[in-house]
Formats: sequence, structure tokens, C-alpha cells
Amino acid sequence: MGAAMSQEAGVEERRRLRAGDRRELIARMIQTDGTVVVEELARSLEVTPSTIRRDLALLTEQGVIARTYGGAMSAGHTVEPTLGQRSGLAVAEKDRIGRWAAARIGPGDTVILDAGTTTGRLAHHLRARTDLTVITSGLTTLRELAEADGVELITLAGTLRHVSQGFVGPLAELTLSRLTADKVFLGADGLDARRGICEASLQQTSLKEMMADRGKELYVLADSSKLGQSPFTAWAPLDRPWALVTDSGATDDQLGPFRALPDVEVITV
Amino acid sequence: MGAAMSQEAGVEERRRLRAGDRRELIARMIQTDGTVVVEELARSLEVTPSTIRRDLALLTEQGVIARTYGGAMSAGHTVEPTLGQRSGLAVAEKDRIGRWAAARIGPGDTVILDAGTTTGRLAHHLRARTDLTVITSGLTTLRELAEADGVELITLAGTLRHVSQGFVGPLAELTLSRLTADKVFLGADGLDARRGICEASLQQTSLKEMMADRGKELYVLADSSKLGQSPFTAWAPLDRPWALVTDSGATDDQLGPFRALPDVEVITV
DNA sequence: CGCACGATTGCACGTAACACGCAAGACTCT
DNA sequence: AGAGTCTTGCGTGTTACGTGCAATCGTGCG
Repeated sequence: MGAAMSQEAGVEERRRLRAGDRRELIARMIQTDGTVVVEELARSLEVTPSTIRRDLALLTEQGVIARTYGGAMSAGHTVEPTLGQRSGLAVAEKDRIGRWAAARIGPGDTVILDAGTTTGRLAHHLRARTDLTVITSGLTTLRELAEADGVELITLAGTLRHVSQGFVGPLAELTLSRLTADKVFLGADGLDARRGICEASLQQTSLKEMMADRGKELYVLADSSKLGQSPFTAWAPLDRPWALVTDSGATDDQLGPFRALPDVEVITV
Repeated sequence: MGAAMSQEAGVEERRRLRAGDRRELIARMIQTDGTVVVEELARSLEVTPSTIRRDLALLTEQGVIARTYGGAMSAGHTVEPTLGQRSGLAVAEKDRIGRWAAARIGPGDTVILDAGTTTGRLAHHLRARTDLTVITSGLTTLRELAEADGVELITLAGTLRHVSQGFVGPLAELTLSRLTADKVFLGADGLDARRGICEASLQQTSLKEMMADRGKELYVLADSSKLGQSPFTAWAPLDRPWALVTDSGATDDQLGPFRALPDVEVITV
């Protein structure tokens, strides 16, 4: 009988949760699984279905979940656009940069696309293309081109950096060592004329450095907010000719050092 | 309400929609309003609640909506990103299978996840996990776990098969050759007790075969509609002990051949 | 043109889940 | 320790659900 209100029911009888904890747990389970079943909850939490129903009614009242027949499901699933919010900065600029870069890519080209939101915009403008091969380490670009049947899409392997939504590490470099491309498009967290590309980790800079070496032409896509910035301590030097693509909001102070370099072409869009 | 095809505003007798149109309309109403009520639908569409229930059951099966007590609501949590409507079939079964598999995965485990919608559901149930390493060749699983900070996520390289949203090819196998795991979870387009896993291309079967060899435990996740089917001509044999995880809708006829195999464990959920 | 077949619908029935009230145990606060 | 509050389990009546069955509609084929 589940009627036993006493804890002595058995040695392994783990302490029954209090009501609030139980509801919080239920809410979390629903957020995780998306769906729960009354009977299962009752069994696993060792209370009667009635109690579970009451809990679910309460949580529904709070708008946390939604009841279904025999269970409940996540209600506020509109909370998940976490990816879009921080990329929200300078979208228009990034998009212009991406579009310009896409125009640079011609039929039959093979290109390497770095991870990042700007290269993501670039990928967006490649969706309708055909006769094109894209090699990428970025989940954003992957998303953009996942349904683009006309594009041959090759991903690098690697460990996902959740913050930057890109693959890095030895496996990424291993696979990259098997590939080359016509054009390489890199993003940057920070860009310095003398030092190169600045990123949060050496894994990223190491991969970018290797990417830069694997194509005939090299483009660095960076909106003007990145120019002259060095928010982190890991650097990827750029010791071959390359092109800086930035937005027209860049000041002369920002662009000056880059224009002074002999092997760098500066493009503002 | 685009329902009224006749402007003559007849007595009240507006032409009754055909079944398909009605279901489409219901789906649209749910997408728009977020929530509908069986009784109201029955009244406004001039059919009985039974018919509405049947429609809702069908739409639920397709993953378009979710039933609630007395009505239905929008279900698009994970469905929204792609137009992946064909994954809609047997969502409930796939989800149960995925959940069961997720429960099999413990702290500290390293697992290999094949591409596919079922493994995608498995990945979904791993989102809140920590102390877990996931190796995958599937874009769906990648999407599910992209924001899961607690999960170490490693992707295989390779060329994207747009139809199956998975990576295949020499690069996938190259990277896989550098990795092993505790548990391997494979999906299948078709499954035959004697021949193994059936897929549309040799690239896929080749990779699956290699995956199967790279883990200590092997699980094949396949809802009952896949059992005994051989829709394609490329096969990946399963010549080591493995476990079949399918849904309880599988018939004894379907399960018999698998139960007869000495090294196969059959699990229905 | 008529017939036969499949799809769809309404109805009826049994089943499952739900809401509510009540009483007893558990917790908290003074 | 005692009183009050919260919580829980159970019982009852209600509602919604799902399915089988027969009638109807629509469609394609001979």
C-alpha cells in the first residue's frame, strides 16, 4: 500500500521530498524532457497521482508548464532563442559584410568558413547557390546551409566550444590538414594590425592560423567594433597577404594601421 | 475563417470541408492561436468531437501539435528549426526510445550518437546532463546539444548528406578512427535480423559499421515501423552483441527473428 | 452509367484521466 | 507541547478519450 505515511517503510526508502522541492523537480524534468507522464511521476516520486495532478495544476497556474492528457509538457518553449540575442549586435553591419563576401565567391569555388556570427551571415547568403563547396567549423554556418541542397557542405571535426558555437581542437586540425580551399573567410573577436586576430582561447587561434594557411585567398571579416580591440590574450598572427572586410562605420583611426600594412587590402562595405 | 467557399451566405449551410483541408485548417489555427478546444472546433467546423479528436490524434502523430486535456496546443519546440516534416512520423515512439536510451547513459560516459531523428530525441534528453561526452555525426543531435554547456560535444567531420542531416565520408571515418566510446547508439532506415541495418547509401552503412566497432556496448534504436523493412540496398552487418530498442507497437512477428538471435537483446518501451 | 471500394463520419460504449471534498498525518511557529 | 496550517491519500462523480461498428460520401474503374 502506498498509504504508508511513515518513513520506516524500508531501509532504502529515500527521504521523501517536500512539496516545494518536488514541484521544482517536476518543473525541471519537464524543461529537460519536454514531456512527462503523471503515472510515471507518481511512481518515481513515490506519491499518488492525485498529488502529482495537484502539482501540475499549480505549475500550470504559474504558466511554467501545460497540461496534456495524462501528463504535462513544457509551455514556455519560446524562451529558447538564446542563440540570437548576443549576435544581435551590429547585425546590419555583419550582414553587409557577409553579403559582400558572398559576392566574392564564384561558381566552382571551395571556401573555408570560420565559426562566428559574421561568417554565419555569409553562409546565409550562400543558401541558394549551386556548384559550391563549403568547409566550415561553425555550427551557425552549418545551420544556415543544412538545407541548402546545392551546396556541398563539409564540416571539420572537433570539440564544440559552446560559447562560440564552433569546433576546435586536434580533430579539427587533423581534418583541416586533409583539405585546402580557394578562399578562406575568418571571423575575429578582436583584430590588431600588428598582432593579428585575437580570441578567447589558443585552440581557436591555432585553428584560425591553420585555416589561413589552407587557402589561396584570405579574408578577415570583422565589423568595426572589433578593430583595434584585444579583449583576450590568444593571438593568431596573419603573416601572409590578406583582406580586411569591415563596415563603413570604421573610423580612419581604426583603419589607418591596417592601411599602413603592405600586404593588407582594406574593404569597407 | 477561409472556410466559407460560398459568398451567398446560404441559410447557414456552408460547404463542409474535406478531411485534409480541415486538418490543415486546424493545424493553422493552432499555430496561430497557440491553443484550441475540441468542443469549439467541433462546433465551428460542424463535425462531431469524435472527428476532431481523430484529426488531433493524426496531427499529434505527425508531431505538428500536442494534445491537451480537452484540446490541443502548438508543439513546435524542436520542430521549428527545419522543415523536417518527415521526421514527424512516430514522434511519440521515437521519444520514448530516446528517453529510455538516455537513462542508460550514466555519469562519466562517453557515447557515440549516430545521425537521425531518433538519436536526436536521445540527445534531447541529454541536454541537462553534466559529466558526459557525446560524439556525433548528426546535425540534429548537434542542434540539440549546442547549448548544453554540461556536455562535452565532439563532432565527426565529413560531408553533409542533406536528406539525412548527417556527416559521412572519408573524413568522418578518419576522425572516428581516433575515438572510442563506452556506448554506441545507432539509428536505422531499415532493420533486418539477418542482414543488419539498411540505409540509402554505402557511405552511411560504412560509417555505422565502423561506429558499431568503436564502443563497448552497442544499441540500435529503431521504432517498430523500421523492423523487417529494407527500403534500400546498402547494409551494415551487426556481427557483435547488440541491443535492439524499439517501441511496444512492434508485433511478435517483427520481434521474433531478433529474439531468435543469440547475441541480441530486445527491449521494447 | 453503374458498381464497388476506400475514406470519412457519427454514434455508442467501455476506459482512463480529471476535479473536488474530506479526513488524517506532517510540519511549523510560538 | 499544542494549535494552526499545509499536505497528502482516498473516494466519488464528471469529463474526455479511444475504438469498434455501421451508414454515408466520394472516387475510380469497368
